[in-house]
Amino acid sequence: MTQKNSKIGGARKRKNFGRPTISDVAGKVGVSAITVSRALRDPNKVSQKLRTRIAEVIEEINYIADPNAQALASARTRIIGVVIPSLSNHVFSEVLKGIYDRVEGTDYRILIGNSRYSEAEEERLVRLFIGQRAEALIITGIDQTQTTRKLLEKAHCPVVQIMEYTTEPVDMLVGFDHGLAAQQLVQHLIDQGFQRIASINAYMDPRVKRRMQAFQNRLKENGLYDADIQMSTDERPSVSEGKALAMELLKQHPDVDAIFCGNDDLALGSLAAGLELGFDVPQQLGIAGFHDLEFMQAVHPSLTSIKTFRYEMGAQAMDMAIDSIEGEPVVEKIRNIGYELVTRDSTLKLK
Amino acid sequence: MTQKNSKIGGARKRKNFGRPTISDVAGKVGVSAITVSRALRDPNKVSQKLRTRIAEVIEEINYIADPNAQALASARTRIIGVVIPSLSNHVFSEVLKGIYDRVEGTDYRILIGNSRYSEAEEERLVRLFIGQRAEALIITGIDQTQTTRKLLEKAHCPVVQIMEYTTEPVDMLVGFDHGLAAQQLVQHLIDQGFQRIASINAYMDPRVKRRMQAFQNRLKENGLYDADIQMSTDERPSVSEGKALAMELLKQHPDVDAIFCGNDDLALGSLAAGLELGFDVPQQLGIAGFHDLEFMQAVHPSLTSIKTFRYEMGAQAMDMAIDSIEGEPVVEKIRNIGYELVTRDSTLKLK
DNA sequence: TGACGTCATGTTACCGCTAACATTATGGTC
DNA sequence: GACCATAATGTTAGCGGTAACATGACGTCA
Repeated sequence: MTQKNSKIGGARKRKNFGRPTISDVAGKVGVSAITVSRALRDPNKVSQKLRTRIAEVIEEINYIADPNAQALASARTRIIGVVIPSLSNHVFSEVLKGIYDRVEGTDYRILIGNSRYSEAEEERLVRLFIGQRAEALIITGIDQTQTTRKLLEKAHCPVVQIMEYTTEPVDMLVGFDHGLAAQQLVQHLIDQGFQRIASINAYMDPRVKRRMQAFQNRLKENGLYDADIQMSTDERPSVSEGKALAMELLKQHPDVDAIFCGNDDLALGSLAAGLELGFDVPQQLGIAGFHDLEFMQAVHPSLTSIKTFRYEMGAQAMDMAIDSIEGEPVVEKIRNIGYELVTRDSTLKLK
Repeated sequence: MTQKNSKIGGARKRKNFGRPTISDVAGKVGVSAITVSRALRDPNKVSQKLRTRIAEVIEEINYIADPNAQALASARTRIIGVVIPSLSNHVFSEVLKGIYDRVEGTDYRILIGNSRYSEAEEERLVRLFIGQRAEALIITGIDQTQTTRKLLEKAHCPVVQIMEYTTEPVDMLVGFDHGLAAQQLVQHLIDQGFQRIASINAYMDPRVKRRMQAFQNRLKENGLYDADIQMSTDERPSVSEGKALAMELLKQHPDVDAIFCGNDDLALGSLAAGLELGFDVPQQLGIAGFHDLEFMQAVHPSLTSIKTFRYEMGAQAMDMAIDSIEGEPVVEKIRNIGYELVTRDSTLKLK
């Protein structure tokens, strides 16, 4: 019996709130601590008989390993750090859901960091997670600062960037090309005969910026670009914000015949504004959003959007991270997960 | 110089990836490790001169303390466990936002557990977090299993239940009375002259159940209850689900003149259904939701709801947890944070 | 039958940090 | 100037695990 704990030695008491330790299990079974440790982590190195007995005792005294001690001794923290720019944006809730679903059943722990769209905060979080010895990092986007990127490169752990596409990620990536998606949507609007195509945006994160850049380029190529009908604010995008912007836009420019919204919330707001002002959607006013949140198909009229695979990106990122940590080969380290144009009533003017 | 690390001793190599440890700092400054430790945790126990020097060296060699080692040595994990039933429901995203906002600037770490509305999973998560030596637990609702409740009571750490109200929480609580809120909403509908009041629900968590119970009781008291027009499914609530249910309801019972929806998503779907079927909202059909998500005010017509304080509940729960951990007195351990009836176009039939 | 590989288990040291006790300056008091 | 409180720093011994090496029992095969 190793008996480091209990009140033997009495001299210095240290807080061990009576929680059973691995030595308690070992003592009760009559083996050494390491055998219990092996039975838990590497069962086939321990005889069947002992394994059973150890399992019984663990159950009996309700032993649970201390992750901190494990981390310290094995240099494996089993922490995976996740950096996202927003907790309230539905898009990221779904990413998180994918992440958490895939972590279930493993003994990894997720630490979330909310950068609130701040590069400085993002950098701080990356430092923090690296300091906490995270075994992998999942981070949103590809627009980290130079310093952050260096930190990530030197982190000696798998890094998965998500939500965007590039051929040169820090390490691994699962995302899609926002510019391409936006282009395809604009083309659809043009094909449907819309001519005065406006845009509405609130605070533009790097992904929205890429979409808008592509949107404007495509309009210019078609001689349809008019800077006067591109509206935006620095507020966070929301339905109310979308409604307010659309109201203003439509009052000042009643000839606008379509609005490309930076995201779906803005699109829903624009729809409300259009209806309130008596526009016929889509005959007089086309409306499109981005991401295809669940409500887009259900509202009346239903709203056109680009469907993106948020859940999948989270889930795949987690798979890649875990595989990579565990030395499994990661088949595609750079994944373009694509998107899908979903045309609905709000832009289907022809027929 | 204590020098336990480095390749002195050479015999057994153990992984220390060259990360600076507290001894490295101590060695460089010429003091013992404990002094550095004090300088970091209890600065006024160390002379000004040393403090400065230590800070310099830490900066210079980029030392970051290992939280695992700290946790092990001090028996303080600085982990706060949070159990919520859903990651995709906007209501809980906002709770999380409150939680994360308040944890910023402290060195606590959040571990999230998603119970997916399963009591068994909830129990598992509570066990897990207790096993991980969480210093406080925040848990949604008051309907834990007997076992879970016992676990929480014996957890020897602050426990904050959120989202609901009771005078007998496990420990602390911040929430509101769902029944009362529902009653007030029904009364409003009655006051507005609605007579055939239906309800629509998808999967009902304990909080929705309480609301519906109160809703039905109030209808009965007024002789307005009709079981035939109470619809529900076991699907997750969503806008589409709300629309589908409302479509069915309104087709089968065209005389329904108001719908109380289990939440706002269902309300938005009901609105879409009503509009699609040509109902005048609110003159022919009143619609109300619950929680007052941001879009409720912006859609057309705007939707009546009960405003709840999700962010605040998260933030206050975190404050209570941290204060409690740190031995600060928690002023109100049981907080009724209230709610607010927000009447809008969708139910304002009179004038 | 003895050298040797293999399987099952044990011993020892140490992961990086901090609690508790110990010791050594520092300074004020009468 | 001896005495003592207090501040500043150090020594020691773990926290609860696991890596690395060590050992013993057993079967195998020349």
